[in-house]
Amino acid sequence: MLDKDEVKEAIVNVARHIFSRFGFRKTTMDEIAIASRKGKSSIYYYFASKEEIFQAVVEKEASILKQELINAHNEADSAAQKLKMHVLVRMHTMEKLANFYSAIKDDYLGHLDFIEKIRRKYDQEEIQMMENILVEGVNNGMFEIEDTSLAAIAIVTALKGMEIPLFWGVEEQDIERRLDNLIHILFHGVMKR
Amino acid sequence: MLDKDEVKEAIVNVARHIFSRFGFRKTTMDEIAIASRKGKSSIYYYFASKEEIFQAVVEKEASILKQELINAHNEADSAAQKLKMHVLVRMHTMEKLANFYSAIKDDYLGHLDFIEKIRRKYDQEEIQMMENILVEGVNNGMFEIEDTSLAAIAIVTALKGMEIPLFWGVEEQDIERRLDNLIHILFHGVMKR
DNA sequence: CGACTATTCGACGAATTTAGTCGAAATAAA
DNA sequence: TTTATTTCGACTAAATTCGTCGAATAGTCG
Repeated sequence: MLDKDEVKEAIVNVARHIFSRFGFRKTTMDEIAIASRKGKSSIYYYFASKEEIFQAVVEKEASILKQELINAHNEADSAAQKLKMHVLVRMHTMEKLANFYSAIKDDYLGHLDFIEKIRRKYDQEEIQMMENILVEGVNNGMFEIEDTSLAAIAIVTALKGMEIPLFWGVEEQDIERRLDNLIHILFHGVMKR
Repeated sequence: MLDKDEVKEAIVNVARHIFSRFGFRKTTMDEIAIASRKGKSSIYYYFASKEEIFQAVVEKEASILKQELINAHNEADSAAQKLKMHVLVRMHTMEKLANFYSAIKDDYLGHLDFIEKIRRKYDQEEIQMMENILVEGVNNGMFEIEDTSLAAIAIVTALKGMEIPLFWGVEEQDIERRLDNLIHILFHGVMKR
């Protein structure tokens, strides 16, 4: 007999993807059930309500993000390392953070302005982080950037592409190779020097 | 009195964003109405049904994409120009193509594998286009890339970030400046040479 | 002004969707 | 066999949603 917690975790993982895509409101129990290859009633055998599943998802997100951030922060020292680490951490965590965005974004499209402000604030924070890294690199003489502010915006914007599932359904090993290549281009560009 | 077609176009533009985000099924008329800052009945004054709005959206997408592609193709000659053009065109059109993806993706999460294959094929096509550009540039001695195949994947992946609304709600002029900066980094990287 | 048209919208209903329930079937354990 | 665990089809009550209708508002023209 399979461990009950393992089944629960599997359901949470499936639900995570759907919630992150459609938010809480637009995600239906039927969808979660079908994607989990179970009957809807079976889902209710493990979770009392939709809210309970969502809560489990959020909790899991939080713990994953926290751990990833701690690890990344420790392993970086130089600006180049930090930049690389930032890219890697973003890759592996931002996809999951999308849940929060769309979950909040859901309730009503009416306060779209209010929500946009929140999102913009988070974007702004990341751009600031990125600029700090770039400035540090420039001060070290490691980077050469005219306008660190614009460059930070450009890089963060590009990194957002990682949230989109071009990487999904690919071997873990391949992901690393692709990431290395991406970082190489970010560092050196494609023009002959 | 405002031109009826202009109001229709405004509604279509609003609907475009919502459809692209949630697909046909999960997009409600109330959402379109609220986002259009109109009563729901007013929407029905201009369109007979949800399907009719969606059809208008799809038609508009198609015409926009077609025109943008024609223009871009004509204006490019060197590989660098083509690369730049590819970025620009992608920026301004791919966001809109998202509609088709999610519209198809909607009907049932069941055939997710089938849909993923379609999407992967489109991604594959773009990666191929990108690699052709890169190879041309390498042959010219304009680019210096070890593995054009991996580089193509990396660049296309990064470009997908443009689909995400970091640019939304920004002045047109700012968009151009940000794009230029992004392209500059793509060409030259950030490392001191 | 007054008649007329164009436009907006609140309120409503019918049909659909959806969260959650229940009892029974299947599967495993004892 | 008996008992406990797990799955699920069928169902319902509540919520959502598409589309309608009639009235209100605003602009046009004689």
